Amino acid sequence: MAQRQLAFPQVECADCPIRHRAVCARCETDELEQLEAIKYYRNYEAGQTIVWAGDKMDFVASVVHGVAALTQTMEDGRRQMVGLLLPSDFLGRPNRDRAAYDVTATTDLQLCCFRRTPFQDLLANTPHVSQRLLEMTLDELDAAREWMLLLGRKTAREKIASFLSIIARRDATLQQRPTAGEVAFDLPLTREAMADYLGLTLETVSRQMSSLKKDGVIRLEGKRHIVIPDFDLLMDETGDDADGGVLA
Amino acid sequence: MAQRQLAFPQVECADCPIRHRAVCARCETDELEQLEAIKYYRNYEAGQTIVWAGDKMDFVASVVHGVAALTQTMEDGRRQMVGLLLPSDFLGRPNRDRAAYDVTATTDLQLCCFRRTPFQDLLANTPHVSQRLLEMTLDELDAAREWMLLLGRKTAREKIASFLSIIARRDATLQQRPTAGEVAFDLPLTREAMADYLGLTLETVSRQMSSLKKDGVIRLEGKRHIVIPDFDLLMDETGDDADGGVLA
DNA sequence: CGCTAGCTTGACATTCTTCAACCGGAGTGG
DNA sequence: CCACTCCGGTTGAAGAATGTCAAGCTAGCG
Repeated sequence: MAQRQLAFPQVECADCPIRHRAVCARCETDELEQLEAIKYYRNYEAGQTIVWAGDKMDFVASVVHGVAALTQTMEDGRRQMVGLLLPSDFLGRPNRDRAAYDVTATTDLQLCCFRRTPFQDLLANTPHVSQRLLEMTLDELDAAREWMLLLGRKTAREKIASFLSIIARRDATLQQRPTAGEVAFDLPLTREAMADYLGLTLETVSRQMSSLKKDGVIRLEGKRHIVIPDFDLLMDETGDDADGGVLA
Repeated sequence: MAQRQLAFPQVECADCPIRHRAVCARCETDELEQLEAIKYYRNYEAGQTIVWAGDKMDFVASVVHGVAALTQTMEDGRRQMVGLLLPSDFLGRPNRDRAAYDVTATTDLQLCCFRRTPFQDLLANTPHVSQRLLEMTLDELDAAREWMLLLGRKTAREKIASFLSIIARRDATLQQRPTAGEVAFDLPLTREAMADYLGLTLETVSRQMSSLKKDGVIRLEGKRHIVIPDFDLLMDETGDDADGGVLA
């Protein structure tokens, strides 16, 4: 396969699109300089594996552009996605040098990597980084618990609707647009990856997508571009209560 | 109902059974004194609700004795447990004063509570508390991801076996006994609560328990006391690979 | 022009849920 | 002391949701 050239630029922290949402969000100028000193960019193509579970990982990273997935695989091949990292999300665990999950790029991806050891030193010394990391980890835990409700109790149709609403929302905040009325976005996942996210088979995903299309809840323009004519209509299908199931 | 008297004693930190596993694990004597100053004990009976989702929560806490469950409920009554807190686990989220989930005591329970505001100050000032909290939160996230694999991809039988092995293991480490050969413990959950944990109905839980009993994987002495004649046999039923699916 | 990867659709099999009956022990009131 | 009831648990029969297996479609690419 010819190495396609990825177009993500390498920027100064000051011009970084995730400057105010990632681990570095709270950093003062001097802390930022320390981070800048140990950072480097890596790009991946859609479909590439970043690390396998059990592999040594000598860096941690922020997702700058694109989407990465954490996946667990059972011996017999059953797979469950357990993390979906969008821009500003953090990859890797401090004080653990081996990956616990397979990590793959589900779209073209740019990571802002920090060498592990200096990053850990930074964590120990600059409170703004570790405070922000704690906050982000707590947010991820909340998201994981929402996801557990989806996996354990929602129907296939509710799972799909919930997934679409999650992507729509995160995409909208990133683009600084509202999630109301008509909303449109590209799916960052194949049907198979969606199935791994939702604990379904890809056939069930496909059928439920067709069903939502038939009922006018979504429109499909190509296989990956989704148009939601009325976001409230989609929300009605998620099984969540009106406020989106977000912390009361 | 006559108020039964709970027998959990209130001890000094130095004599605390979870001294070296809870948020306070890394604290030096002076930090411990600060914690001691803002702590107080609360006891709950099995079945009691500690807070409802959305309620104001003016404390955070460590579980000292017993078991607490975090549960999410959908409008139509479907319920999914999203957290199971055993001794040394942490309850509550710093910088959020409302509970995100229903919290109930599934057994008689003792909490070591810290008043929210002083605890948050402590977090900001004593690195040993916030470092430990980050570590515990990362562990919980790992546990949640293991749980997601269970919810999304395991069969009912595998779910039950996995649950039993989790409880057996945590019980064993608490009692400082090995998990090998014959292992015995009490279930801290009703069949219904197990169903909420596993994303099943209570009938399916009951049937699979009977099936594991019939096949000699477990023995039941009463409804709640479980004897596992051969722990490896149980592990074979969990669907995890030999090393227990723990981080490779 | 034909191949392949990603996706859709159909027919059938399986797992789990639903609804219902029943069991047994603990607590309660007559 | 006994009957009653309630709660947690078990078991059965029937049905629904989802998975499995298989065929076929379409867009993009060599």
